[in-house]
Amino acid sequence: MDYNHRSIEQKWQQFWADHQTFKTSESTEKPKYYVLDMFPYPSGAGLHVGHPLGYIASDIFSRYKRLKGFNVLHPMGYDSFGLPAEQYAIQTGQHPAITTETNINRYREQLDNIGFSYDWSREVRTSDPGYYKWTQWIFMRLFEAWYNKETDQAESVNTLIYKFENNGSTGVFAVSDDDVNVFTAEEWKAYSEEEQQHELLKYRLAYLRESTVNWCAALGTVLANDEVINGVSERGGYPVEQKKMMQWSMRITAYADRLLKGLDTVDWPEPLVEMQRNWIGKSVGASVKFPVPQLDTVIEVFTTRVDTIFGVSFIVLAPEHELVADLTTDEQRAEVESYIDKTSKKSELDRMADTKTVSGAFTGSYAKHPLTGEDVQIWIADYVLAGYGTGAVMAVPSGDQRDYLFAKNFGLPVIPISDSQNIEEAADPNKDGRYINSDFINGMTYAEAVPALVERLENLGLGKAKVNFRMRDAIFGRQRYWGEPVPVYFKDGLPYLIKEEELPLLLPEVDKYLPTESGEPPLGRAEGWKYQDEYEYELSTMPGWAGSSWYWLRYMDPQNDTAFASREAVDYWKAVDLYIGGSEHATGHLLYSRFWNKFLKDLGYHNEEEPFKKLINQGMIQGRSNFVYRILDEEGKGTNKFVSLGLKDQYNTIPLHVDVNIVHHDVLNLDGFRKFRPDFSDAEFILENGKYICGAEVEKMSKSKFNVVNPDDIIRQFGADTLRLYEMFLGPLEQSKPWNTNGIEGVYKFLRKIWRLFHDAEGNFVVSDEEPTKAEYKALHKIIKKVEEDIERFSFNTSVSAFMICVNELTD
RNA sequence: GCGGAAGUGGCGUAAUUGGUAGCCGCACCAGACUUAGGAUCUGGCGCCGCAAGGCGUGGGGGUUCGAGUCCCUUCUUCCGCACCA
Repeated sequence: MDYNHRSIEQKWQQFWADHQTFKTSESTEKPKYYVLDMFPYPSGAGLHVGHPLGYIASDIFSRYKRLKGFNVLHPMGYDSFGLPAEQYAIQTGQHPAITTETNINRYREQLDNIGFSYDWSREVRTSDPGYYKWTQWIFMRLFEAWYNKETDQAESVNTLIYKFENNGSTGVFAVSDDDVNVFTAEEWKAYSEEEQQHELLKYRLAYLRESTVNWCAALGTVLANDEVINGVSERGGYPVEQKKMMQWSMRITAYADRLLKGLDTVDWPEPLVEMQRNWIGKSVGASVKFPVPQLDTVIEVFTTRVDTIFGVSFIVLAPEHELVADLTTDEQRAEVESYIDKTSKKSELDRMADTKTVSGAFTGSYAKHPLTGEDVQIWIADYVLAGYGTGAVMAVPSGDQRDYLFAKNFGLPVIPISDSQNIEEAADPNKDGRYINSDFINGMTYAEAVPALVERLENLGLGKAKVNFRMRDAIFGRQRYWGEPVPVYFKDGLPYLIKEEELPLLLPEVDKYLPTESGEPPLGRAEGWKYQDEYEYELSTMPGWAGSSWYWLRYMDPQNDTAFASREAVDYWKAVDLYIGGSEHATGHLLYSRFWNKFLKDLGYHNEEEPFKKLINQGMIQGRSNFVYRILDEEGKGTNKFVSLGLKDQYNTIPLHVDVNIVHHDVLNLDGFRKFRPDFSDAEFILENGKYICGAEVEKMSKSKFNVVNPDDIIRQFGADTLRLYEMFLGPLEQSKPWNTNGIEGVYKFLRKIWRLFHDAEGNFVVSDEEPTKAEYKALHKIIKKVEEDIERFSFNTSVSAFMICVNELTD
């Protein structure tokens, strides 16, 4: 008898299931602790050995916290709406719900094998109507809310309507579209229902507006910016074009400041915090208007250096700027159009590679400098981005290097504006000196000049202090089937919410999962799907991140049918104490979740400003591919011979991926190879030292590279405890590293050694009642201290090593 | 270009506070046992050198009694952002 991982693990997993060992309740005197994993999308490929890395760490921590006397909430669920299931449905006609169910069952089986201590009675699935009822409910709250800047929080639109009815639009400080109307209370009351609703839409946190979207014709859907990579869709790599469309959006920009401030209060990895800061991209400056008399309009620019305004020698617009066509004079038209044409053909990659080339075109028109009244040339250039700020900049060649190069290249004036500037060779952006050539700010310092200028501009009505954010509102609609229906119908072209008691608005059946012939989303195919048999429902569905933006709250009270979670549950569990997941969600899920969390707090549904107190990014586990080297003949054709790694340079060879599961310590199992590739069943091998040595390379873990290692296989051979221990032993949790099954024996041997410490030769459990020796006590307490310290600082790898040393000492 | 992380034996790594660099594991080498095995146990294992000894944490410089750790500089790799006005 020896260490039998199979019977041990089966026994205890059964015991946990029978006794509901990990079921959690709120009725306890113990302090609470909430440990959360980022729930997976149940893909058809199942789990590979990289997926559970973070789950193992969080499971260890959960068990540790329970032993420390905490009431630990440690749940798991599935982010089960998503494109792959829909793609599969399009290809096979299989309903995505069925595929999803199958995949979830497979995931569950694999997760169970690993022996996690989840409270499965709290499982959630975002595609479950009982769950998405509340996703829709939150959407309704967002639709019915506006952001009041005075109170710095979201409020019901009723408070806004009240203001409109009593004082009109004066005194309303809201985060909203810039083109809101100005009206009195009387005017408001005189508005038609349609006009009122139209105006309110400009304030709602979930709102409809025409936006330029990333339209992917091949997928028949709109993609978020973060789902488009180098001009093609992240999934599938299909081309993506810019298209104007009525779209649901989320006014996340209302929360920009609070999202930024909150980052100082959370215990998150610094790189992640930095990424969110960059994404939000706050810059403090001023907006300045340059009048264009001949068009009776103004060009608005945003600048962080309003102090340099007297150094402005020209204005640059993005080629896509809406005024470009009107500004272009007939003489310049050909040049401008050809430049726009050239820009639009440039791929993002080209623009990246081309940061040094200066290019642009003069529109032929002039704007008036707001303070000097002088004429300023208006140019277009692709270094100005349509999507940032106003899509226009005031160019100050003496203070900005890109403007400097542009001016030198096109022979435009460079005006020094400070007595401390050196602009012989390059622009000098320093703020240290005193201003020159700058009218009424001459002689002032930077600190004196900025308020003086802002005041002057405000008095002229040509500028104001402004904070600009890089972050834009999030587009919320998707032209897809497999997502939450938006609980909205249309009457006279305006959106209205369905009644709360009509939730959930169930996803209707359709004959096909493709867009309709007229280009409507798949929901347009649902027969007789009309609100009160009369009004069109919204046909787009919610994006993937909708369901995942509040799921940690649902775990607190997952079966509740009258609220997303009961007040008691929410007040008890509060926020997630430890959240473990990948850093790829830095600017998606983690930002949207913080947004929804703050919103629900504003409406008084809970008291937590931040949802995730502490966060850890586990590293990604890459694959380690193995290669065999096929010898080529003189014509470069593959032969039937394969040469071992060390001898391959003597031949002309081509590397072929070989299944890592038939390679052991880089030595190829020849019989295994013949079975793996029956087409090479009569292959010949040139060996070194009697072995065929494979080459190895680190790549993404994927089926096509034959480097996928399935946890089930490892567990069958070595057991879940070995797998868990080995994943932790592999290196620091946060670090990315390739999976390499070589070395797992060391961990397995260690577990066997422990087992043998407490079992006799027949396999009977034997412990003695003898008083332990001093040395034994010392080893015991040393390891208790060490393991505790290591777990507290998430240094699991050193913890495993320490345990091995301890056991070595005891067996010596 | 900007921001971040990281470079330590053949490999994964350790060194928690500036204090014996390389713990633990893999691989490898030698030995024991032997029903010859991809089992188990014992010992060795940074590099050069027979040794004494010397060198050694990407390179160069510095602070310090003392540097893998701190500072400057430089190179490389990975991640994030993309001309941010």
